Amino acid sequence: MTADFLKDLNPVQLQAVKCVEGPELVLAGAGSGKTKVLTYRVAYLVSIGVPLHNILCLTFTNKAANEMRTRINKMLGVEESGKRSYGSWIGTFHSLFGKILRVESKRIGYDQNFSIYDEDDSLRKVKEILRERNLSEDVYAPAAIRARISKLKNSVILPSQFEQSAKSRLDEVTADVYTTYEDRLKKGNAMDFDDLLIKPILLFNRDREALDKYQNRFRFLLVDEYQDTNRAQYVLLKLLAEKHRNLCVVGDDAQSIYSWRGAELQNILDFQTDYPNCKVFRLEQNYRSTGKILKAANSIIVHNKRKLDKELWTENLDGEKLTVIESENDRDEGYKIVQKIRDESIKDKLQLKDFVVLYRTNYQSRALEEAFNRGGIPYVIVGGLAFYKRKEIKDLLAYLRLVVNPLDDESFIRAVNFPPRGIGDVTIEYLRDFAADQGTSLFNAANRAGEIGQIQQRQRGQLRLFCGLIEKYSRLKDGLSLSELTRTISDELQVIRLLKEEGTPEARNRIENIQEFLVGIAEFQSDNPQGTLQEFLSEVTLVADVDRWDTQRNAVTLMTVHAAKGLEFPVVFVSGLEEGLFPLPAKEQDELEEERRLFYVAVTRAEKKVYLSHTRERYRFGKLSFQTPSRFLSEIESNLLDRERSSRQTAQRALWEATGTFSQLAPSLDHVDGATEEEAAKQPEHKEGRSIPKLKVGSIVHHQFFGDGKVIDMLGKGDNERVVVLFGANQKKQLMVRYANLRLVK
DNA sequence: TTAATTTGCACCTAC
DNA sequence: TGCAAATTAA
Repeated sequence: MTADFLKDLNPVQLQAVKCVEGPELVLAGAGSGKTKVLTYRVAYLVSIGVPLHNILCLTFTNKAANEMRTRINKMLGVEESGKRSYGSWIGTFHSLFGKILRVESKRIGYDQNFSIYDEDDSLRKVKEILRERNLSEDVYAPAAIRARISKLKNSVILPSQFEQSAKSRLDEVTADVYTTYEDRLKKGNAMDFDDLLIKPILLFNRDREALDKYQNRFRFLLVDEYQDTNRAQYVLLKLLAEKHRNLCVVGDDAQSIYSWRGAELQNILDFQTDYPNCKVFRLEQNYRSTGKILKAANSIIVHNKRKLDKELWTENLDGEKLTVIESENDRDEGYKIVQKIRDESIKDKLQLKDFVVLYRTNYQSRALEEAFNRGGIPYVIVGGLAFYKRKEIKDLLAYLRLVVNPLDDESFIRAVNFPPRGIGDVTIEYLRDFAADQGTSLFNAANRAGEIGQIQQRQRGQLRLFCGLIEKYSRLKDGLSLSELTRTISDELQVIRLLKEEGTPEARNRIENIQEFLVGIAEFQSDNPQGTLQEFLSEVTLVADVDRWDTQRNAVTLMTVHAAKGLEFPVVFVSGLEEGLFPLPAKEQDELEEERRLFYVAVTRAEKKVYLSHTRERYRFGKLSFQTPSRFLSEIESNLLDRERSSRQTAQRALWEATGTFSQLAPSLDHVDGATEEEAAKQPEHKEGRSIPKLKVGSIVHHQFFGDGKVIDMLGKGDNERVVVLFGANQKKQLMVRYANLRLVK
């Protein structure tokens, strides 16, 4: 193939792409074509004869990975036959090393079907251990201990090492809990997120042969967002790159915003000393933002001390000044943002998806959401409570996890009393004692409940039924497809019927979530015909909410600044720019500098226009508190700012208040919290929205997985519209029209 | 054992 | 304010 695609690179980008051998550091400012360099570099490597499977490309989110995979496939002219066929070499650290661990599990004493614990699961384990030791949760906050353990693991400090360096009583307790925690996870054939990074290190250190294999396989390493790597990721890269030394990292120290989960800014600051003969390229030309936005961003970041030298410039037009909006309170802030979006979308012919509203903390989304509902502007919230963390979904997942890995005690505890079977804390405690005594799992203990004297007859019966159920599903799992199995479980547990009986809005919401979950499984299956249950479970645990974000939908996006990293929008609103909120209270200089980088990230998302919003008063902890403008606002050169003062209540706003109260009574607005993308946009789709077929009872439709079927019933309306479709002889499915991607056949 | 009620705390982000 | 844990009643 020819490499004439290289002509759309600027000189520095071109050099960075064509530098093939040896370590390479690409310092890429915001909007300077970082992703472009990475994708073009992969394409270039392939064009000079490097086989794709010799390239490993690591990103921080699945979204970034998918985007790059698509772009690269396109450049290489690779057909996208089944999303994954050419994609095994690109992904997040966690997912790729998770896959390697599945293959190599035996070498580190794990079974191939290990469970992956999320933070909630780990936290439960930590609590369990503290309780066993009679340690007060008031003195030893479980969440703090869990965070410390996670930090230790991210820093590649093993329990034995930490034990020796323990200085305080808290250290001793942490060391003790850490040791037991590791032991429990191993016994339960489970790993937490951090294990997915630290276990490969242990494997490679211990097993030369394994390291050799992967060093040879991944002869070219590319890493995105290098400034956000932690110690474990750093060590992992060092090990893999040792032999061929072809490590190319791309990042921007000014955008390092994850120190709280162990990211070490030092990694990127030290790259040149770690790899002395490395080539360094600086991408300083910005293609995204207007001149004024860029000047403002630069004037913010100069206030930081700890950084590499770099100043972004652009050939783009100067553009408009940044507008500072002052509001009376958080409600007023929402109102003003909604008004601005209305005006601008008409005036500048912008679509709703061109706007994003950013905030520092998730709770701020509530007030904004209310404003969007009242204003009738479709919106999408990204983040918040991730889909797969919702109770009803985790409960169902617990069954699947237990079927795959019967040693998984956390999943046992979840599943055994869902729906309620009269198995409570007391019975669990008896099972725990027995299991500990026999050195076995809770599931095994439950199977032998007859041998445990303290357990009541009634509970024994229930446990027997439960174990029978799990065993039945284990037998069924090879005969049924993934979605059939899940549907069988959810049908037999009668979860939907039980929720229907509850009849509350929350219950209805849960039913919808469960239905969406079932559709999600069907989609996974059609994307991955060979995909196993265990692969589905890993994927589910490792997706972020941004990954599920549908960028095609024509709605305003609401998200945290963290979630917005790597994204761009024509118009950006940064809300809540007040002391104590953005920046959040910082104890140390480093923390304040990270808040400033976060603000820098927020501003540099914008292409054309930035609004910076702050309020005089805001509800915090349920009561009104006085707010002062963020120091960051005064750090921006004042000739770049326009200020819009808070004005007294206008007639227009009074009308808004009145209609707002009124429309709150309307049934379509009766949901309050926990809203995310699937329930958020209450308005009909605008012109650009995904085309949704007009269905009626009797229509023949095609589903990519289930095939052709006949619509026999329709429920709900708007975004909640669902259809019951009869596929084949008697396979009835209820699908959400918005997600099922049905094609109207007749 | 569970459901109902009160209390207590958080508003720090996410693979 | 809004949720989760703790406490009490049934």
